[in-house]
Amino acid sequence: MAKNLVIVESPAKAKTIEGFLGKDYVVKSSFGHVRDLVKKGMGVDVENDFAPNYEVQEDKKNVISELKKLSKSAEKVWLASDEDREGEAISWHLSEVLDLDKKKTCRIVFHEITKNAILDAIAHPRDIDQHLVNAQQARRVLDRLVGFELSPVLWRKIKPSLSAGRVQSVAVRLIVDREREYNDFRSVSAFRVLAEFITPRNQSLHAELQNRFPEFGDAEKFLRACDQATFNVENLDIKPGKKSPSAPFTTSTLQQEASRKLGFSVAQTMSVAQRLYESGKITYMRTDSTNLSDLALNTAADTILKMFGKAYHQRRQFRTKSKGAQEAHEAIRPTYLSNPNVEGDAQEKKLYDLIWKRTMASQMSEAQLEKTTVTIGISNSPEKFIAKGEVIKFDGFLKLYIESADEEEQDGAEGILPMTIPGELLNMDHMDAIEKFSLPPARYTEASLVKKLEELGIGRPSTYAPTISTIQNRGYVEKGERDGVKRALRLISLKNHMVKISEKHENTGSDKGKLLPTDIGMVVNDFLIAHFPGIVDYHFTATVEKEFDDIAEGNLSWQNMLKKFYGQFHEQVSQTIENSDRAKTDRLLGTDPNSGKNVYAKIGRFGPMVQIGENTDEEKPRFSSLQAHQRIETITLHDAMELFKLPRSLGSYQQKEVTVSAGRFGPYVKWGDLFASLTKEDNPLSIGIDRAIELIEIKKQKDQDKLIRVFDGNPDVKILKGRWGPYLAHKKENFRLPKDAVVESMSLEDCLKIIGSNSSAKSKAASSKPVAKASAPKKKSTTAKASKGSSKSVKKKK
DNA sequence: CAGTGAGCGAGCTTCCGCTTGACTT
Repeated sequence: MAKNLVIVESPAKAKTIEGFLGKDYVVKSSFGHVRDLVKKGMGVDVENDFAPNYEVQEDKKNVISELKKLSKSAEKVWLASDEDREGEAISWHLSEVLDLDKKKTCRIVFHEITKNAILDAIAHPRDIDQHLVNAQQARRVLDRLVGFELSPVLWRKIKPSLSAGRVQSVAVRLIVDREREYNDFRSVSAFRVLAEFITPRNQSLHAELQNRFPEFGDAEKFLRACDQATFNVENLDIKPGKKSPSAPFTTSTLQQEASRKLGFSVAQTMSVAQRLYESGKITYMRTDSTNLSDLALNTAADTILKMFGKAYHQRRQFRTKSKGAQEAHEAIRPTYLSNPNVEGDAQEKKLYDLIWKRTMASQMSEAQLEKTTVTIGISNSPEKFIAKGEVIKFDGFLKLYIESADEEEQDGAEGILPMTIPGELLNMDHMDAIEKFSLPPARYTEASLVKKLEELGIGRPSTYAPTISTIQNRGYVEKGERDGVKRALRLISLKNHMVKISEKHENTGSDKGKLLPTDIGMVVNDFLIAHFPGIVDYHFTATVEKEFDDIAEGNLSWQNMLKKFYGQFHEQVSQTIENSDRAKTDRLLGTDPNSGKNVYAKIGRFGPMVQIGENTDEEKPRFSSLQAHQRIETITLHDAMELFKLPRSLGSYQQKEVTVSAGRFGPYVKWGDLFASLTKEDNPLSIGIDRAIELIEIKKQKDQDKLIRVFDGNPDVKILKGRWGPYLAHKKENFRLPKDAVVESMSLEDCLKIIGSNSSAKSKAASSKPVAKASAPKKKSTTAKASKGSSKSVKKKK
């Protein structure tokens, strides 16, 4: 039996460390937190100094029983969870749950996983820092109080199953606020003038006029005047410049760059990084630190020297800028910096390449630049043309890595300029004035939202990706799917003494992949702002973090901190439940020109819809649901009236009528009893019969492909092909087939037997509560399934 | 999968952070 038990948070880390320590040590993982507030109910005794009611999480029971066994027989237990608030709490919970003897328990920490660091940590053990633990308890309890008191208010005043929390509600607010800025934005246009000049040495020089003309007429007048003008080099300015590399990756910056450069979603980046971490290729991927270990700095230096030479190396240590960073880990970097690439699938290779280059570049020298600006004067006008060039004198880190920016506004300087001499004349080859529209504020992408959250100190490396899923799963936010529309640009060109006016087109307003608030997202957001402004304030987290720090330093008791917060918060909750009306979602759009009745946009039982007439009218109001991209806040009366043109009859196909309509799951065509969904590209208001028939035929084929077997005796029993292989369908219920079933040889009786023994109506009657399924181990109760599914993705709307 | 347009009833929903697998109708 091992003398020493070391407990860390992650199994991959445990494996590595075990290699460093001798056979006297066994290293195990706790798999993160092992104990949490009880799942059911508040789990906090508010009356009794906020006493938390903890329980071992269901999925950690096995872990705990193994650790218990090992710790009882070990001479010494080393708690080696991360050195931050959450890590300290994990150690404390472990010591409580495992009932560790204080005398044989040590708390150790290390920031890098190297043999020296581990041995050093073991040589300097300490006790658990109770202040830090208390800061975590305050954090945990506060989040529970906020989440579990606020959400029920939403159930009562808006609709059931909604949620609110310190992090998610602010994330939604950011997106709602930005969407409104976007909608309020009024684009203006101005004409930018671009010209190509020819130098006396017959080289071409591209330049842009410093000013832009808001008016078409002024632009045209200017071009006509330029036809008569001469141009000269008024000034030539050459300045040295430099560029420095960015810091190595943290979780947030990795997510941003992988999104920009590789097109990865935030969740995708994390899962690929996890695989690289587990196979030992990179360091831990959930970190807010930009630090590199000495070992890493040294190997980087060696590798750069070998690959590029001494001039390219510059040792650097970066300071972390992000708010509330806890720095329990290193930056994300390759484990072995001498490996420029690794084995793995395409995604792993690409992400590794990005991490390797970024890390290496961070240890390389600055790039030296030469920036050139040529000012060109016009004989008959005070306006100036400017040509900008940039030459790289020494590439430095740029040899490896260029960080990309969010907005690709490339007005910047580029390339080398031809030689010019101050005072000399230039020939104008041609000149264009192009209309340019100002851009609305950019909507958030997954990655830019993460960036913003990090700036505000909201959320942690381990929660960025889950937060983005949560706000989408709750239906507060959706990803845009629409291509933009074409917009005409006016263009005036001058060449060979001729002025020509023409039109160009650009694409604008695409929301593909952008985060857009839904109607319910906006309603919930406005409700929270109206009644709980403090909680959804952008700086709420930063403020409470300061107090958590005070607790961690022992200057504030965690119960007092909560008392102060909760008194006021709870009062607001009671007030709101008591006094506020249900959130109103109705918006009056105008009157229906046909009936003279009011037209409303509102959230109905099945989502956003428009309605003609009042609910109280004797004649039932007419309803129609909004299209996916339409919003209550912005839909016009005209667009609403268009929706009432559904259902539309398109004619008939094979003697059956074809109609198009919009249902709960989007627009569809109906033909007999067949329903076929429209694709994103189809518009139900304009779709024609030919396209409808195409969709019907596709759907017919699909249904046929799905059907594997039917039985003569009973048309209700079908074997269908699903995502996970064949399954049995009977009326509205589905059943899984036994593992060893051979579909071809099954009889109707076999199928009926499965249906009979698994039918939900029957099992429900037999046991209203999920009783232990001792009789049939294969059988899964529907309740067990539902709870499993909901923990992963809550998509159920029934 | 399903294609609709509500108010007598019974219990449920929900938070944030720390970690990996399990295994889907």
